Amino acid sequence: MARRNDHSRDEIREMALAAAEEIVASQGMEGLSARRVAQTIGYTVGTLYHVFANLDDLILQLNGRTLDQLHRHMLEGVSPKASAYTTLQALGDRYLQFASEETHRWEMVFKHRLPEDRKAPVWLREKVSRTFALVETQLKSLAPHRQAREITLAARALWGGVHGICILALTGNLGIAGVDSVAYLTHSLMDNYLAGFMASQPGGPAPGHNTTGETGMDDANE
Amino acid sequence: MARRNDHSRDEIREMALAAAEEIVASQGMEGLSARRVAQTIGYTVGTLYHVFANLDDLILQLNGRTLDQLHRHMLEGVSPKASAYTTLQALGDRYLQFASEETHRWEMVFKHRLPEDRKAPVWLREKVSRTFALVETQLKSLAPHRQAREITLAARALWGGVHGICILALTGNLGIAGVDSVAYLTHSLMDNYLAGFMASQPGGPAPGHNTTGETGMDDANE
DNA sequence: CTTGAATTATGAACAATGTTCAATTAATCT
DNA sequence: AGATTAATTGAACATTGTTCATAATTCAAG
Repeated sequence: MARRNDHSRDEIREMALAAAEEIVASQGMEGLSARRVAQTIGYTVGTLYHVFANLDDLILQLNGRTLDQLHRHMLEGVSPKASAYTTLQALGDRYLQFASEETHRWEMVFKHRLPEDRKAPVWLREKVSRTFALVETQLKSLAPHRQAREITLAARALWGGVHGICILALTGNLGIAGVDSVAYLTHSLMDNYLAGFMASQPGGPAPGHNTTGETGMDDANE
Repeated sequence: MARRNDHSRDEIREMALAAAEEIVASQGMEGLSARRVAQTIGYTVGTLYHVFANLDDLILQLNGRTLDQLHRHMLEGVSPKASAYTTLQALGDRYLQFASEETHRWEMVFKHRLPEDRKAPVWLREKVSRTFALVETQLKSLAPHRQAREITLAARALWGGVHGICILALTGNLGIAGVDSVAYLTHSLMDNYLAGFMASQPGGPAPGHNTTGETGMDDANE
């Protein structure tokens, strides 16, 4: 059978992504398989590979969607009326909330790796840095006299920290259960970090950094 | 062929773990397969399953080894002569160093998930909390008047933070490359956090927490 | 309305995965 | 030596991602 014309290519694409989204959300990325997605949308594997290059491609698209939702969700925590400090805390809370409510999909964003050589596409990285940008903006209005580079690095340190607490809590490696306790940890981290950040002298030494993000930390010494 | 008696069960176990260690170190956990390990040590899959319950079992053992090495590596950063503050920074540096040198194996510790219901064995969790304990000890001597619970939580917040920066840097999601820049971020996090931690009033509100670590954050609302 | 070309869906095929287990072989015991 | 016990094998099964010749269907032209 062919040319059913039940759905356009874009429609099939959309259906597949929606199906995969649902599968990952309920069973984690281990439950995701090409045949399962195909069967869910009423097509066969072949069709799926007609619309996506491969499973990695599909997963990248899915992660893009997740990052979009995360970004929207965090944007709702930004109010022009609130202080930068309050907003930063709200951003942390919303990140944690998303991670704990959409655990499986959020997890996949940071767990998925492409095969060795291939690197994540630019549009995906930009969706990640968009989130950092939210934090940067607030940090900037919190400490206007800091250099741009300091703000950038501070945002990464702070957000990496919140992310780490979420990851460890999620995997049960924090030895702590319950969103409340985890929220306390992120609050503690942000409170103390921001206190130190605002108290310390601006203009401290910051190493040169490249933003290409090509090699990660692979250039480690030996 | 059978009963070759070339190696005892324990020897085979050791050989398999060493082989798997090498495979993961060089190719990441995606390159790990039962047949490859078996072939490397000169046996067949069947023998492997006679010695390990399954691949997850083998991986858990491997992760245990990695955590042991990590712990040893961090212990070398603890000197009774150094101040608590210096020691904490050294611990952070050594964690980052291990993560960047033994990236694949370190990554597997936090990436591997058992199938849904099964939870990580206690002995593994203890190897993780041992690492937290190192930080706790230093934090305690840094802020002697803090309650034990506060120290525990602060250690987790701080260490989760360092871990998060490492993870994001590793996966290229920080938009920053090079160990030096990452080291700057962890320093920044620790400096500012500790400054805030030591300046703030002791005895602040801390929520009740359970240390069973059963459910992670799965009890999220909805 | 028929015919031919273009397109699209199929599902069989392939290699590799984790896992099981009857059969085989070698060491040990009686 | 013969029997028992234990270790090792490798074929088998289900499932995975991926490919591609084939079949089915639509569309356009005659």
